[in-house]
Amino acid sequence: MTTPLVVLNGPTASGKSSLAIRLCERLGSDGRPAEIINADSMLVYRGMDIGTAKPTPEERSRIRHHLIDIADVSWHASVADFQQLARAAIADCRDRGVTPVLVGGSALYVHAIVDVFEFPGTDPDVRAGWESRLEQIGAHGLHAELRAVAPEQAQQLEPGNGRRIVRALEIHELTGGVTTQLPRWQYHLDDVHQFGLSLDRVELDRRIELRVQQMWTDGLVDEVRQLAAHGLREGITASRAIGYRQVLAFLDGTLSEDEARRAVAAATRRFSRKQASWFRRDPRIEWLEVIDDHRIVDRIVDRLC
RNA sequence: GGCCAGGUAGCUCAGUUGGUAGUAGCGUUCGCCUGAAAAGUGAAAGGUCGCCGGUUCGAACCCGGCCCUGGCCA
Repeated sequence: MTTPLVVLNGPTASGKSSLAIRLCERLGSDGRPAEIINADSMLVYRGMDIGTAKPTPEERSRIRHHLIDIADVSWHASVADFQQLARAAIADCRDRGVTPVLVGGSALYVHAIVDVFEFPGTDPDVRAGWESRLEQIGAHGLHAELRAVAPEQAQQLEPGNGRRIVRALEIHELTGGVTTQLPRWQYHLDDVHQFGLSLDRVELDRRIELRVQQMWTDGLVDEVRQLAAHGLREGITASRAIGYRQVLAFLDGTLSEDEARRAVAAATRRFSRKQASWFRRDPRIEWLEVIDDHRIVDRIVDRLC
């Protein structure tokens, strides 16, 4: 008798985290509350607290959270690693009769965890080779090279998209094959129930603005300064996180503090649009309008029974 | 009140010896993307060129008047 897997998605600042905690408290059985599996790419990094709006220690003492604070900022997170870790955490919950609640805004991560989704492998040297090639000849040149060995693959990728072209060439060199297309919606895990939080854009933008200001008063700049002393700049993923990238630019003198703050808000807004466009492609998500958290929790609990 | 600069896309601006505007940047919208995904990438929409009149075959551009903004002088 396995427990259901509840998935809770939605854009930043939609209130996923706090709602998830209430939900876990309601979903408990035999005195064991449900547990949260993080599906946000940046929450894995230790020390990145303010800028990621990480659940507080108090919240984390109420409900157990998996996959938060598991890595140093210098670690290069990747979807494939995350898929394994998250699936293991879900299995662990289920073995103990606990309901796992997968919460996050990284749609690709969720997709990779929940669905049939296989990665062809990677090799740092091969990758590095193509990356330096990219620097030499540029994305369009590299696209032409891809076209020569794998025309159908090249057609799928925009010629300016250097990053994806590098990856395609890496896979081709390693396997002789090509990247498969993004898989269809086909569950790899059992008994999955997906929910999404939806929110009026004007309201979402307002929340984002408030959240960014709050981050500043909470000391985001100091947080970034400290992390910079511990290798944040070398963390290829972590240094690109919204909030951190812009504050680093401020610390380097590229932006004024005010410019940095506004850039963070703008980037967050853009990001929320992107999240929405990812999630709305998934037809299995049941959307719940954010009006009253209690009602949403009730609704989800109803659905599971 | 006088002088100067300026009023062109939501914002910042480019523009042509006059031929009904720009591959512009940012923003917006919509896509694409399997080991960086809070990343990377593509496309589209959007303008009575401050207002009124004049010159001209033709005015965003030249002329006159008016309105508005900023600066300097009084």
